[in-house]
Amino acid sequence: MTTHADLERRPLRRDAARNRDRVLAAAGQVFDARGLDASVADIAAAAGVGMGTLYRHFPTKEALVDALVRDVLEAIIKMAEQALEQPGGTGLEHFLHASAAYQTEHRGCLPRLWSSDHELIRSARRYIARLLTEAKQSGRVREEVTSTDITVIMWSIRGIVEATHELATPAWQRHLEILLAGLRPSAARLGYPALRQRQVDEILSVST
Amino acid sequence: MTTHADLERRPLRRDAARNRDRVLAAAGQVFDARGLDASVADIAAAAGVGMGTLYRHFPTKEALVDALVRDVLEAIIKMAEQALEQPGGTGLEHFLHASAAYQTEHRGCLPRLWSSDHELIRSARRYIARLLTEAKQSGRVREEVTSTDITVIMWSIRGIVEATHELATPAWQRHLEILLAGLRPSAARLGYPALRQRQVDEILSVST
Amino acid sequence: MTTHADLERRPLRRDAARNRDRVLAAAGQVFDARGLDASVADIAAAAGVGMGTLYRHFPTKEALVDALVRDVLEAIIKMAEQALEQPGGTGLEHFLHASAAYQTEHRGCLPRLWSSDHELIRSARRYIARLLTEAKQSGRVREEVTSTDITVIMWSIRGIVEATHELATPAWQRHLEILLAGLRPSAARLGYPALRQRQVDEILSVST
Amino acid sequence: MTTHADLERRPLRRDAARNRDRVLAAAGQVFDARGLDASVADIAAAAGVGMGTLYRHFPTKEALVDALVRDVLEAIIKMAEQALEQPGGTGLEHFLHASAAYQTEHRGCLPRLWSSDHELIRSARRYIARLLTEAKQSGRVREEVTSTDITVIMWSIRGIVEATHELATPAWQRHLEILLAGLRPSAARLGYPALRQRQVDEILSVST
DNA sequence: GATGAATGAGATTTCATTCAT
DNA sequence: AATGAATGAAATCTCATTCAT
Repeated sequence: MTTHADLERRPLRRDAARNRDRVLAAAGQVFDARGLDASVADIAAAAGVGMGTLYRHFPTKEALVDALVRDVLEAIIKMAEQALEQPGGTGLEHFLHASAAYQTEHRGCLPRLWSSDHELIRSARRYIARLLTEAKQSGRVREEVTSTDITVIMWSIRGIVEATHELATPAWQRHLEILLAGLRPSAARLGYPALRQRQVDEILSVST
Repeated sequence: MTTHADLERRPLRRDAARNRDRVLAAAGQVFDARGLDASVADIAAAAGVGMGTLYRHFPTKEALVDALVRDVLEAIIKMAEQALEQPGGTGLEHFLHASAAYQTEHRGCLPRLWSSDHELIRSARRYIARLLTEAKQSGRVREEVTSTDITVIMWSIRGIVEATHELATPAWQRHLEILLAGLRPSAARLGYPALRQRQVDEILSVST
Repeated sequence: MTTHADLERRPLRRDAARNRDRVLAAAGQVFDARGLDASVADIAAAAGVGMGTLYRHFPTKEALVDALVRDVLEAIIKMAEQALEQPGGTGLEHFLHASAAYQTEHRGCLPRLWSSDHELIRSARRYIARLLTEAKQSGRVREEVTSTDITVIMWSIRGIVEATHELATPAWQRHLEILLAGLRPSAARLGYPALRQRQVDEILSVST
Repeated sequence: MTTHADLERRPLRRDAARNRDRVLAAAGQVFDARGLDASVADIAAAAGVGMGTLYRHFPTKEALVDALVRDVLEAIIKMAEQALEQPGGTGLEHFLHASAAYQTEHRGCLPRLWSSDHELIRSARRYIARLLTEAKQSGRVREEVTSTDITVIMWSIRGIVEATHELATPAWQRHLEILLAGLRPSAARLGYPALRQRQVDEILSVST
């Protein structure tokens, strides 16, 4: 019999799990192709399941998008983790490249990527702070750069990815190089202050 | 009956022109506040005109958005024009700041800003090319930078503006400083090639 | 031009008013025939209008039912008003018969009749109190009867109307006679206290 | 007690019977709390069984409601049976009170109480007829009252119970007193004829 | 020319019922 | 026999667009 405790986080039955994954994959593809305005019915059809199945797993269209966002964020966190193993303080650079590349593969949910799921974003932030510290210690990034500067860089990449997803040649690579050049130690100090972390939090908590 | 040819030529009656402007202003405000999903009816109400009037001036919701985009692009072109008068090759920098600032004021149509209206964009490009040339001649930007790099920069700014429009302190200012620092002459060459102009055109012609 | 003041309660255009009435009439018929679970689409079809038209007039299915309830309550109030003109303290009896008869003609919304629209119900109550006073003064109803007793009588009639609407012969007429006999002056006092007005209000304010 | 199970012939296994009872109890509670529109899934969850189990015992949501109605009717019959033991012809009055009280405890299925299950209702009628006869013989109820009058009274009580179930003080007690007063012997004869038994049967056979 | 009511095709979401595990 | 995931047909409601007034 089913005790109540089981209900909290029961592992999905195998077929149910397969359907959940199918729906998520279909949603990714459909959103990539037609944007977030694509209809839920189309996603269900693409996944080869009924509407009811989709809604059993994701009680809301929003929940479906959130799940995609969560997947992307988790992948990004994993990239940050792996980037920490890069030698010579190059982890940050590797991370920015890798996460931008990943976003081009999952651009469907980008419009919501930075406006939800605070928990994971906070988790990512800790890795980024460490990557930044190492980059500074290795002299690859100037001291005055803050981790909010990196956050803003990630926000900025979305615009490029969305504008250029049709191109074979990724446009963000060169752009990132310019940015990194701008982060290198330099005699010229930055004139404007960095965002304070609190301001970033504020933005994320007032998600659209 | 009004033939289509007439519309091209005949100037709008004064009250008609006023209505057109009202609708456009209302659309700007409503899209700024509630995003492009805001309903046409809300815009008509905000403008204080009937739906019929709105549709007389803009035969489609899309047409309305295009008109807003056009306004922004025209404003950007004007800024580029004025930036040419800046001394010492600083025009490009002034222009980027000014256009970013302007976008925060008109963020409603940003999602479509770079995916339509090729004509004006091409016009803007010519100014930007001249601004870039001057910046290079003054030694403020390194030689290898192309005008497609500037295009990409403008794309990138959208992400920041959309993520941070709620903040009093603009986040793009410092970001732009970092970018400009990255554009300055430097011993380290960029590794990735710039987008070719043809690639940019390709993107713009396949508007969403 | 339309000033804002006009918007408050602009009279409907003639065709719009006709459509509103059609929808209301169709809703009455459909609910009468198939109960409140009948679909809004069926009502729109029965009214010969599109869904959008229906929803322009009644932004919610609930609003549609409320409008029907309101109509019934207004009719009931009018009956109470007219009953005051009956001579010899018989107004209350006439009113109870008339309102029961009217309910059988509009049984579609009965399930919600006594669970909404407090304003009109309060208004009805004032007339009922006067009818009761007159009935007592004429010796047709015993002194200890309160107007909440009459309220409860009206609640009770719903069950009969709903159970017997298919019959040609109304069943509530004889039942009402028995009730009225029970209200006549008598040596035997009632043992249970009447509901207090506050309790009735409580019920109406916690509408389903 | 499950007389219904016998119909199939084979007695239910003990655990199956327990599940059936659980479902029925859960249905009662859920319908009481949220009305007949509550979902079958909620009932299954409240019962702690799967949907399949629920549907094994009750092939339809309707069948579930019917079973609840049947339980109530059986309880009412039992009350009638016991009321026959009351002295002095007071059985009818005791019965009406008791059955009204019981209905307030099981109001979930009231909307269907008098529109199904002819068999049990006919059985109840026989007891009621005897209660009525005794009441008349004791002079507590006037001769002209018929058992269909009592049926109508029971229908009428539903409206009160449904309107007042939130109140601590039951409202139907005083109402029943008024009704009983109306049934007492009196010089004034009733003007309208009672429903004929055939009419009542007609209603019950055309269940919604 | 202006108005805003009407349209009706979807969009999201729910739920009674079935069926694979 | 029991479970609960899957189904898919509604149901309610929205909104870009048209058209009668």
